[in-house]
Amino acid sequence: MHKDVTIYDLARELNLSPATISRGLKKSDAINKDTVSRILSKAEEMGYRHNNFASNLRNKRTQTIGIIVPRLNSYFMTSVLAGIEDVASKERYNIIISQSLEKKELEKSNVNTMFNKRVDGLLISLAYDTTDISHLQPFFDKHIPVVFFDRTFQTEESTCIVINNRDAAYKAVTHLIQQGCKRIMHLAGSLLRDTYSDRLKGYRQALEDNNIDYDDTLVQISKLGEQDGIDAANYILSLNKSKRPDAVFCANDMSAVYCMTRLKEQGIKIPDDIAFVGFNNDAVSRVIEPKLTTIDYPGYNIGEAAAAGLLNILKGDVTTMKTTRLVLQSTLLIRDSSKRRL
Amino acid sequence: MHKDVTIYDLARELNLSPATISRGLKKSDAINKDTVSRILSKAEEMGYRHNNFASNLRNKRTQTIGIIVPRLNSYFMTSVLAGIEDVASKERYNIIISQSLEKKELEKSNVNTMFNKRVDGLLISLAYDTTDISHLQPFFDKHIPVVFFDRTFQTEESTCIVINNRDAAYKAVTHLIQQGCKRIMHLAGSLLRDTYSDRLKGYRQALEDNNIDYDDTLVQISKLGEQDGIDAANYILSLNKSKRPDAVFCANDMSAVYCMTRLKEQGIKIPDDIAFVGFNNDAVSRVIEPKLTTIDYPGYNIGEAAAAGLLNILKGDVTTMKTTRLVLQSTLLIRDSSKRRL
DNA sequence: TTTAAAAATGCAACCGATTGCATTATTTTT
DNA sequence: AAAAATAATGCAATCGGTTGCATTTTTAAA
Repeated sequence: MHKDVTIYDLARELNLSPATISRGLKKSDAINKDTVSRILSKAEEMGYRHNNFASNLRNKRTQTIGIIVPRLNSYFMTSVLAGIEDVASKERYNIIISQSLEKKELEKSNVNTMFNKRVDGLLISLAYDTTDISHLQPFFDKHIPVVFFDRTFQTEESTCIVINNRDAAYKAVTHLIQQGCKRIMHLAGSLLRDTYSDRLKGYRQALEDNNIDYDDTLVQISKLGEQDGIDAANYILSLNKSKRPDAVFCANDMSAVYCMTRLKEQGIKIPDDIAFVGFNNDAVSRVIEPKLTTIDYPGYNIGEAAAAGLLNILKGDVTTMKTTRLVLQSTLLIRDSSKRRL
Repeated sequence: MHKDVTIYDLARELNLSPATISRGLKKSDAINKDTVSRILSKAEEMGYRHNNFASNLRNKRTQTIGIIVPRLNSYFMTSVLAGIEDVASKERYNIIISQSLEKKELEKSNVNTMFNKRVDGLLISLAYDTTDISHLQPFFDKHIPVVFFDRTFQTEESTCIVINNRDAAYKAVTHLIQQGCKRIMHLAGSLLRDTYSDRLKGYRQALEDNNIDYDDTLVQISKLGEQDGIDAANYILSLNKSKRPDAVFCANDMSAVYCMTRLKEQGIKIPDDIAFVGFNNDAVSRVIEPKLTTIDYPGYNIGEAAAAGLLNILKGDVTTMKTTRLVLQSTLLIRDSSKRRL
């Protein structure tokens, strides 16, 4: 390996001090413009590259923000990342990403890694089964800002960026009711996550406002995976016909789609026998037949807002430092899976 | 912000030298076992954390490998990442990830960032339109190892991890022929990528081996996105019935699925009028109706192999340093979209 | 021409962990 | 008990960029 070119090498070549080189490379206006350009072109010529370690060591800042998400494999998450990346890179921040794969333990270890890498701030969407945020305590102790998005946790210490899960669910269920549905099932996610418990609340509220009794045999809590969708379908099929739901509101698209597929195999007509509404507007929602009515979730905006919130705190905007909960709007996309021929 | 605890603080507290602390923290056996445990417990007590910058600065190594991929939003990529992560973390390497979003320019800038962050090695799957690898020259110049996976580029300097794209395509097309198909269309990706040009080769070989003439009006090159699938369907519909293909082999699942959907809307029966085979085994392939026959691509293994290859080089295993091309096997998953009732 | 003010550059001490070599403490051998 | 061998620890330089303050150079004002 060739040895790297340092500011000392540049200094020697140009008969300047390392201090001047350092300032020149950053175009400090304490340095003569002419000198600056001489420095820059020499740096180019010699193949100088900035050494982040030395600089981080000195500055005690890394210009890096950490991101921890449950999984990267959804359109939603990719959009969020794009939003974060855009905002962060404009401010010359780098990002490092890790996945918890929905596992609390892995999340903990990722949080630790981020801490040791000394990210300047952390953006996190919690794993499915995370019950507390004690693993984030080191961040809080050192006043390293943490911003939660999507899957949040109520805390005094941090900003949260979420969508109006409750309203969205309310709209979805109200829509089903308007289509004439009376027995609406709900496939819910872990109620540990506000994301899901809020959707359940919206569901219940919509029922109540339409004078439909809440029936807890119609609410199934699961991980909302492929198999969970199939299980839900089997459960429905196991019910006496008079007890069967005439609509299902699912807390994500994946479970909705697999549930539909199974039901269709068994001869159930959608939406006529059972109408469906999902959540997320994943690619699969446009592939299933009939196309799935779902909630479009503004991933990109969430990413932007989360990153912007974090950067504000980093820039010392202390006023936003206190607990903030930013709620973005989402919209109901009505497709064929819920359109009853009334 | 509280100041961080350093080895100097520990040294003072324990009446030892920083050198001893440093060695003790790494459980060097030059240090008395007793002393080691005193150091470790004191470190724990005082909330010491290792400062990577100082250590990287000194060692000129980051224990970090960079990963650049086109997109993270597929099951395939997520599996690859999981494979990489497993192997890397066993060897105490950290990873940083970035997406090129299929854009050459973004890829370049990501490569640069990785270079400046001084990753010890790079794993990369090229963007759709990357035509050369001059942007990797800095890595080659400094002898920082680069391993390509999936979307590779023929080069003397690096290892490649791929699947047998040609064989896989050959198997897929042969399967269609066995189902009685005679006019098989191929939706191909950019031929700049071996991944796709090899699939085309396999397609042609299978035709040739079965005495079917190659017809270039049946090969469409695109970005294989949603719209491209729809466009392909429209193209098929625009053909005179006698000229229409009776099967389509798509280089990915997404385009296959959208193509099928459009055709179905227009009353084409699948697989009877037109059979379909995709590539990747994405979630959508199991959701579309009929379920899509596709190639299952061992993402996790590719990730493992890529990471292992890179780490070997980093460990100075010079024998693997020379060009290596590791080809993993993939399998054809036969589902309903290609099953003709013969 | 002096003097004051402004601009440009340099000095040197950091930041915190690492490591070759030297030194001191402890055991073992003779 | 002295000498030799081994174990344990310390010294001090190093990695490369940053920055408060001092110094030098240039420009403007008196």
